[in-house]
Amino acid sequence: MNKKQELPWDNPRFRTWVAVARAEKAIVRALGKALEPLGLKIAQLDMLMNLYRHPGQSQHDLARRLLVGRSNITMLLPQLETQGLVRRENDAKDRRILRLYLTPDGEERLMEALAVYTELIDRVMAQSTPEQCEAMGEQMRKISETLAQD
Amino acid sequence: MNKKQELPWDNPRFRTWVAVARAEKAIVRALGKALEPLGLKIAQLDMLMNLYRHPGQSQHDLARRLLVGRSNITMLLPQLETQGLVRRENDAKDRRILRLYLTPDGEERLMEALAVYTELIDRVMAQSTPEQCEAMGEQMRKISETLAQD
DNA sequence: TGTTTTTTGTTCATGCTTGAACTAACTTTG
DNA sequence: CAAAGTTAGTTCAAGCATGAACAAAAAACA
Repeated sequence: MNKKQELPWDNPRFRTWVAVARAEKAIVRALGKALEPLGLKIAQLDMLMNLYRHPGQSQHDLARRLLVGRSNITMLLPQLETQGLVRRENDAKDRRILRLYLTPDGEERLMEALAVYTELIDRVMAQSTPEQCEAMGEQMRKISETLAQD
Repeated sequence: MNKKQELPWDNPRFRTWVAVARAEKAIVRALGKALEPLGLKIAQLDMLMNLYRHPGQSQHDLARRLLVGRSNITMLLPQLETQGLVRRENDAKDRRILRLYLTPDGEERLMEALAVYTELIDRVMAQSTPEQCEAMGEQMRKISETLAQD
């Protein structure tokens, strides 16, 4: 056993993680700024994206997919509803469930935002080849899997 | 020009970004839980790490290194000070500046936390070879550089 | 020297996220 | 059918991060 443990800044994996965290933070910042003119926050865009792919899902499902608490959905939905981007509909069978749908306006706004989003991502990742990107994505998914077993 | 723009879920770079964001979130969650027994939050640990590597730096410098606002430092420092982990000292030349130092207790707690931290990072990245890790870190640093030019 | 300008740290109001407690509605089980 | 348990969504208080406005100190400049 070492008297002085190995310090993390000498650990390649740790240094990689620091780089990941910093890049993620930078992208989130840049994306937030880029979405401002569209009147959307990142969390709102995440919701719109999910509703586009899974129309009619419940708030509970949405929360699970976004990895946030259910109360978060409750707090954020009214913002999208008053902007007329999302519609809530009672389920016929189960009166507890509210099913969520994108309105035509919501879909339109989503497409505008996605153009901004992908432009940014393409730009910041332009230095990596598609193969490098793919490899990176694969490693990241492995990490998520490792942590999925709480 | 396409009638319907390319949707991001078909874009390899975008899918990679989603994987990065999800993995980052998962790690942050896991790390938060892992640090709980030590009585430290992630933001606090980040501060301790920075103070270990740059003793005597000002709050302004610390904020810049951590990529947070100066007010954030002001709000979080008292928690570390009352725990006796950090010491604030007036600068002799410039009376505006408060220089920050780790106390012996702070250093000890930092080492405990780093053990937990590196154990977690090593575990979740165990599936990737050192070469893959290094390549990923390099790509991430390029992204940060790209965005550093605000 | 005296007057701006800049810099450091703090305060404050705002917004986001969380988790616990709660209500209403559905399901299971006896 | 009734009681107990589970699930969906809401409310609320707390913690954290942010940016704007501010006070004090230092630097720049005339």
